[in-house]
Amino acid sequence: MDRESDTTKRGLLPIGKMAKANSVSIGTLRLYDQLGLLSPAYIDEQSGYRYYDIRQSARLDIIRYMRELDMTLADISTLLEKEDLTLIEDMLIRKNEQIYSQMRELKAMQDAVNRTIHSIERYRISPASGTISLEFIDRRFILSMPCRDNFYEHGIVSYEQNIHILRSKLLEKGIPQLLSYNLGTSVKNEDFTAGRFIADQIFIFGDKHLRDYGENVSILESGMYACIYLDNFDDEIPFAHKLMEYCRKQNFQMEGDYICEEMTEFNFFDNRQRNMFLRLQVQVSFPKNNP
Amino acid sequence: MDRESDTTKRGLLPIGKMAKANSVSIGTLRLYDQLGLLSPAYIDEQSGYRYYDIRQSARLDIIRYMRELDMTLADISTLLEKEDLTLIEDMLIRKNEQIYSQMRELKAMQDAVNRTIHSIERYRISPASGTISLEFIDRRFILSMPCRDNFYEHGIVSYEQNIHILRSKLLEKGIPQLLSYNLGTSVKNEDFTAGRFIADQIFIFGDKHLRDYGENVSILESGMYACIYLDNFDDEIPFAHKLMEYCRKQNFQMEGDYICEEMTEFNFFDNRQRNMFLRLQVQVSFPKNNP
DNA sequence: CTTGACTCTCCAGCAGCTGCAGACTCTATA
DNA sequence: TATAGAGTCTGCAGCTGCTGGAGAGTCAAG
Repeated sequence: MDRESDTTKRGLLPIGKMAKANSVSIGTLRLYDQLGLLSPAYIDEQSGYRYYDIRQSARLDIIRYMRELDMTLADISTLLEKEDLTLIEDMLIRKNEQIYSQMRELKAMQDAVNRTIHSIERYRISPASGTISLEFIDRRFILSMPCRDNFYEHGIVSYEQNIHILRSKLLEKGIPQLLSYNLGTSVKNEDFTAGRFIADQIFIFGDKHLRDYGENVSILESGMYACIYLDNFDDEIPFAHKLMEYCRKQNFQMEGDYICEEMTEFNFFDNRQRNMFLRLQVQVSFPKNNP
Repeated sequence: MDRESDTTKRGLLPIGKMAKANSVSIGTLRLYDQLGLLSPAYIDEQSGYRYYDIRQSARLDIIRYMRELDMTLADISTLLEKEDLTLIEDMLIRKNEQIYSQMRELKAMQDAVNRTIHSIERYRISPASGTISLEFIDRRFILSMPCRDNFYEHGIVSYEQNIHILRSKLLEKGIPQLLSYNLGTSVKNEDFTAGRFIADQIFIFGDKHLRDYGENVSILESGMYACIYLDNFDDEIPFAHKLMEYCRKQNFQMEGDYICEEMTEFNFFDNRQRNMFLRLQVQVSFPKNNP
């Protein structure tokens, strides 16, 4: 009995050859058989050996193609069972849309990565804590939310809660990458100048693309800012007082709201505390000497 | 003993609160603890309850951020252990490149999907088997390879082998989506006109973008082609003879090589055979009547 | 002191494979 | 025709990053 010539004469391939011919693993072929996705053309009852018809490569092509489109084997299975070209076309059209949104996501990811890289660079050149400067800052876009409660009074827990709420709102808008955006908080000008630390707004800084995210986006116009740098959240208030003092001594007029900008925040290493590099700032103008 | 006030006084959160505050599942937090990625600030020895410091949210942010960049927990873990900002920056730069190539892949996928959709449309309006026509066909780009052996003589197995070799070559060049390209084969003009079916080249059809893939790309110039449609690979030779006959009767001069174009190939349904819609074709010219 | 909400550990499951162990089976050569 | 060496079989475990469940213990409020 020439069972072996039987199969070879008919041009059937054992599983290994079939696998090689299609650049697929043997395990994969066995799995597909098990799931009924691609049954061998012939199975030897004695040995249980699987033999494939080379023409089954075509079916395998499709399965691999659909897999490359990230479909599940279950979906592929039902689609192939239905035997309806229209369904397949529908699937492809849906796939197309899905790929679009994946590309958008990828783009967003890339932006996020670039922002983080940029933050690290900026961290590298950050001035020493306590440095005071007068800087021109270009216009910025912020996406803001009123603070729920005054974290200056209620402490870090309250601050984190505010962050959490902001994050949820951003998530709804499809901005999940909080880490890669710079956070900021503000105190109203009248409160600040009176020495009252009452948190007003909490927000993220972004570029012009932020405008795509609707109504809560506003603009901080460009201008001269008095700034002080520090690296610890706990020191904010004393440093803010230093800033105020500086403005008064220099006879600067504090114009806008007080802003605490979290320029970087890397907690790669210390898992207890937010490691920050902050820039406290307030826009100033320079009153002419009595004319 | 006021153990419970102990934890709350220190501002520690039980796992559920921590999970909610960060929009993460409890299970995830437990997993991170287990892997040493984020250990609770305090664990009650009696009860085993985990208590987190709200400030640990920062560390969690990073982990989630890196996860969104599709890093494995193991990679994140080693990166965080190293405590080296430069390594993190390197990682981000690599990530950036990776995202680029993912975008390219996605684009290729989309092209593939569109080509397949287009094929289905074309299949819908395909003429009946046996239809003969004279058509103007615009210039086409092909990426070709000489046939290893003559599948007209050695049959389907040899044909599939040729496909396999072509596929491997395409794969090297980064064109994995064979299914979505149209396949074609050619017979040299002198062989064809003499009635000898000797496979010459095997190739895929593409558009101008194919040129990006190097030296094996050539152009089929636009022109008038005599064509015959059919839907079964096995009928190729008799149909090709019909085509030849037609050209002779019409007194057309067969100019270029004979081409068998696999316009569509859907094996969604029959797992034994390639279901095809073929267009056999040869470029023709029209000799003037004796002047 | 009870009730109901939390939390603990441990285990199973997901998808699409890969890789093992231990037992057969094929094929080519001696 | 014996045998070596390659190929194949089944069945199970493992991978990743979670999710969900069972059964037991714990916490906070009334």
